[in-house]
Amino acid sequence: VMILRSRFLDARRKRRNFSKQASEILNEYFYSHLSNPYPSEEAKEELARKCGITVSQVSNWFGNKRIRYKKNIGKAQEEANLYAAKKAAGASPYSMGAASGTATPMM
Amino acid sequence: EECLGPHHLQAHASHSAVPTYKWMQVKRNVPKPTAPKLMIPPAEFVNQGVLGSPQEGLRTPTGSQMLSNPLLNLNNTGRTNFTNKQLTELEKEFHFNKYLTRARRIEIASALQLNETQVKIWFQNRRMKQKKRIKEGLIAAPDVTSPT
DNA sequence: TCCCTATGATTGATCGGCAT
DNA sequence: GATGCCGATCAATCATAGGG
Repeated sequence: VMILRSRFLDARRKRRNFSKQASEILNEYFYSHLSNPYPSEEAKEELARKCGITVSQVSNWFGNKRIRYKKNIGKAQEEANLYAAKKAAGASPYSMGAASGTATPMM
Repeated sequence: EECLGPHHLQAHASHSAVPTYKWMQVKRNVPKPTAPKLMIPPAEFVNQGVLGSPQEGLRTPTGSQMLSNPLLNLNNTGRTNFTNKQLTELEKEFHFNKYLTRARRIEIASALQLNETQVKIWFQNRRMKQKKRIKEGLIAAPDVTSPT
């Protein structure tokens, strides 16, 4: 009881979900770079600014996203197609080509 | 960046879309699944004295099951669950020295019943954590005795 | 309110690269 | 050639937020 993990120093307990808009920006980047979803330090800073979060949070987000995507490619693919469609439809209220120019997904 | 490096996008393109890229197949050599069911030899073998017995308060995360190795407190995945005692001592040492000498590392490892590698890795991770915190301005103490 | 899934953060350990 | 450190990442887990 007394030794119960020093759970009183974990920032995890005060977690807050990112805004819907921030998640949208991150997902758009992720799926538009699905061949290599590893943003550079500069790209992370750019995303952090646009999302209003810290670079570390961006790193955490991508780390979690990559692992969870792998753990369930089936479901993740649906989301991938969703974003692919959005992109094709030009429905991108957020994402702007500022991070790495016109980010080229693949060859 | 971009897609120039060794990122052979050897996509498996199945039906609709969303191919499988290299990063999706990356597998890491995760530690041993379960601890090597080791017997419990001489009981009182766990006490070098310097820092007391490390396995005092087991940090059982989900309060799952116990350990099987008297020296390594591993969980099912093979990842070591450091005890609060061990973490406390490591933090104390870190506060004193950010880097360990071979000799000191051996002392710590022995006293806390950890491998030299585990102690080494802990310090490396701890230094990175420190750097990250400073970067985010959550702490101060750059402490570089050499002003402008 | 209870239950279950989604998700951000933490952390022991691994990977590639570089220095000694 | 071996060993330590760094920076990034992985992988499992924790603890809470959110939806039904």
